[in-house]
Amino acid sequence: MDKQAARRVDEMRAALSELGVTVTRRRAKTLEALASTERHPSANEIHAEVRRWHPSTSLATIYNTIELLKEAGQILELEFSGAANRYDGRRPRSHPHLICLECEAIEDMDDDREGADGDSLSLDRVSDATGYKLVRQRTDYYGVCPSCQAAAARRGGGEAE
Amino acid sequence: MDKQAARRVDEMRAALSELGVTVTRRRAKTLEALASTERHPSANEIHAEVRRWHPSTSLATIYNTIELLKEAGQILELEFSGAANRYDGRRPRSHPHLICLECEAIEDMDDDREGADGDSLSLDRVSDATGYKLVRQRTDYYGVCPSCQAAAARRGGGEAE
DNA sequence: AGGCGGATTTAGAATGATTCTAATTCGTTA
DNA sequence: TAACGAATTAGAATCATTCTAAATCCGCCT
Repeated sequence: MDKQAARRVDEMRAALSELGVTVTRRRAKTLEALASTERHPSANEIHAEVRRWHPSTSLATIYNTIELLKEAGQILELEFSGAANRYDGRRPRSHPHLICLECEAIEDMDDDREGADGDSLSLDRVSDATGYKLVRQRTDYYGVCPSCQAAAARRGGGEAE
Repeated sequence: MDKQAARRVDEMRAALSELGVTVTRRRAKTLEALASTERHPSANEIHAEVRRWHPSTSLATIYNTIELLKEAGQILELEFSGAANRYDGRRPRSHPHLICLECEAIEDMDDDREGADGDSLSLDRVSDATGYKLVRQRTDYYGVCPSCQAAAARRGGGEAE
């Protein structure tokens, strides 16, 4: 676990303690799993990771911890209806993602790649314009990632249309 | 059905015919249900509406028609994991929505309320910046709508905190 | 009018992620 | 060590969506 991940784990721990829940060993491992990947894991993937250390851990515990993290505002949940939800524990504030429709990879998009889109300034602006009391936003771009494009080109060669 | 809805139904019909599928009476009613509401209905709600005319219609037919509309690029699907998906048949191009966390209302946001966000220009820009071949985007703002805020104020009166 | 064939539709089963439940285990404190 | 509340577990329940196999419809041809 690199230094940044460790810092994130500490933040999450603190936020959970703030809520009055104890950070058990299982929960700690869940936080680590979330903090040390860029891959936006599903509940199942987190479960698999935690099981490496605590093999008897049940999936319900993972969902339970995710729920607590949501209450603490320490995790971003990306909902999908046909597939499992995916989680971002590294950057809990709303920010845009790039989603590959072929390999299902999810990548964070740098905020600076397109103005201040995705941050709370814009949230305030929209709140003012609409009268909604907004708490978060979701911005995702769907398409085919460069690596899947390359794979397709390799397979398809140079077909016409 | 107002004139705008009728125009939308025609567009959808044309797009489906283009795909080579026949627009049966059930499907036509499904298109109408989609075109004549701002409410972003779920599959179930569309089903209920279609049933008023063809009471034996099964839910599978609704899902089937939705699938065809997706292939034709004539419908926007808003996915949720804990609740039913919601559909926008009036404006099939990606555009931002306002989602109330209390009453679950979904409102279209005017494109002009905040720059060109949500339109294909931005999609092109992001494609260029990231190397993804993007086909659509999702931008949603989550919060409490004005009417639920008012209801809460009425209930809560003037409580401190 | 009768019949054929492919598309459409149906009812119900299957799927799969998530949530719920009731019982067990764990950690802490007295 | 006993006891309490929190955490955890396994498995059942839920619910939207998809799948399946059988029935039905519809246009077309004769």
